[in-house]
Amino acid sequence: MGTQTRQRIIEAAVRLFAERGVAATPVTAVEAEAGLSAGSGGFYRHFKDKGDLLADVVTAELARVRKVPPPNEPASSPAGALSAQLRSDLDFLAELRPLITILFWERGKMPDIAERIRTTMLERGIELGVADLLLRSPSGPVIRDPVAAAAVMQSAMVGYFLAIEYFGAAPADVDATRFTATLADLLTAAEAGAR
Amino acid sequence: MGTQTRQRIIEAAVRLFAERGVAATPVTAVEAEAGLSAGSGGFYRHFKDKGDLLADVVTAELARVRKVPPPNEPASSPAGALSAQLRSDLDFLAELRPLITILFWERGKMPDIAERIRTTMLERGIELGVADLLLRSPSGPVIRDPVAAAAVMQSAMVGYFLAIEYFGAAPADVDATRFTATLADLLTAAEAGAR
DNA sequence: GTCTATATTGGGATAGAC
DNA sequence: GTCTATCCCAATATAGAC
Repeated sequence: MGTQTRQRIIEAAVRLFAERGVAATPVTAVEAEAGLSAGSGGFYRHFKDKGDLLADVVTAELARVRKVPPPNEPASSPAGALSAQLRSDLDFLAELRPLITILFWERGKMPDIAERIRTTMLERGIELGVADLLLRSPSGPVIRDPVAAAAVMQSAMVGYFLAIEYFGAAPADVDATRFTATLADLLTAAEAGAR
Repeated sequence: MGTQTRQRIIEAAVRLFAERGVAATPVTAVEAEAGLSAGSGGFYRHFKDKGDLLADVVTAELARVRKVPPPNEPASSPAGALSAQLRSDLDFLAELRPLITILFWERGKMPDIAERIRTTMLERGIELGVADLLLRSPSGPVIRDPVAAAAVMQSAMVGYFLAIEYFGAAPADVDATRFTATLADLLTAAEAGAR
């Protein structure tokens, strides 16, 4: 039962930090959630302090998320490719949910961790550049303002994700598949219209 | 200097609550920001407790925001009308900024206040219904899935606003006018494409 | 109406028994 | 490795002088 307790504490902390925020989670609550006696300093045999725990929580979550395999399905149509890409991005955002939530709770207090999350998203290919390429391809610029369109796309994705996260329901109860399909539609239909 | 101190405290609290969150703002900090001596209970001559202050902060901000006049410019083209509408919505979101920020800090703790903000937005006409109407008009359903398109629109607006608020910069440094124009473009170009 | 001083609570963290 | 007991500090809130 050596490092296992430490592991249990980390898992407990991920849940509590994401749900209530780091500041609002007393160490005693983490102890209780991890099966230790609340108020005993048992926690401090495994971590130097709460900040130490938070660092490990972030590292562990990033490691877990990186193991999630990318979809990499073959593209049929341009619209279909974009739609599939968006759907996959949304799933990946869901995997990042605990980290994103913690980041929003601790807003501004952890710029370094925000950067590590951004890097992880980059590795996965979730980026403005990807959309930009898709919107420009296959033959020259086909949309009026590709960069702005990519910004719209990214804003829509993040906005949709956060609406579900913070308000509990998707806007107008449009589910993820319908949402990404429509977003892809709008981006590629505009492409056709501008031709 | 009777009620003026009370007013100063409210204004100080709006700033601090929006910037650091309610929980992370000690009463002593509010006193200091309001020109009182930090740590003196001077605050408590004006408010029963911190919760009392928060209620007044919300009420005062809602009252202020309601006084902001709506633009109500005449519509030229469908795309122009939508673009103007979106631009105005974004400005209104900016007015709501302190309240929205406080709401995000206190996530889940103030569902009643979330509802009051939603109502205020409704009065102003910022709603899915508005977009839905615009997307259907003038002659029957011209877009594949108008409800989902409206959800995309709303998500993009909120996502753009929050990106600026939380990351300090717009996605790809696309400014508000360019963003809303492109979003309106995409929505109306798709309209044309589906015809 | 604002100050100094203080009672009180909750949470972070440590000491030392077992 | 986990417990009981305890120290410390920050923050809420009050009492009473001025």
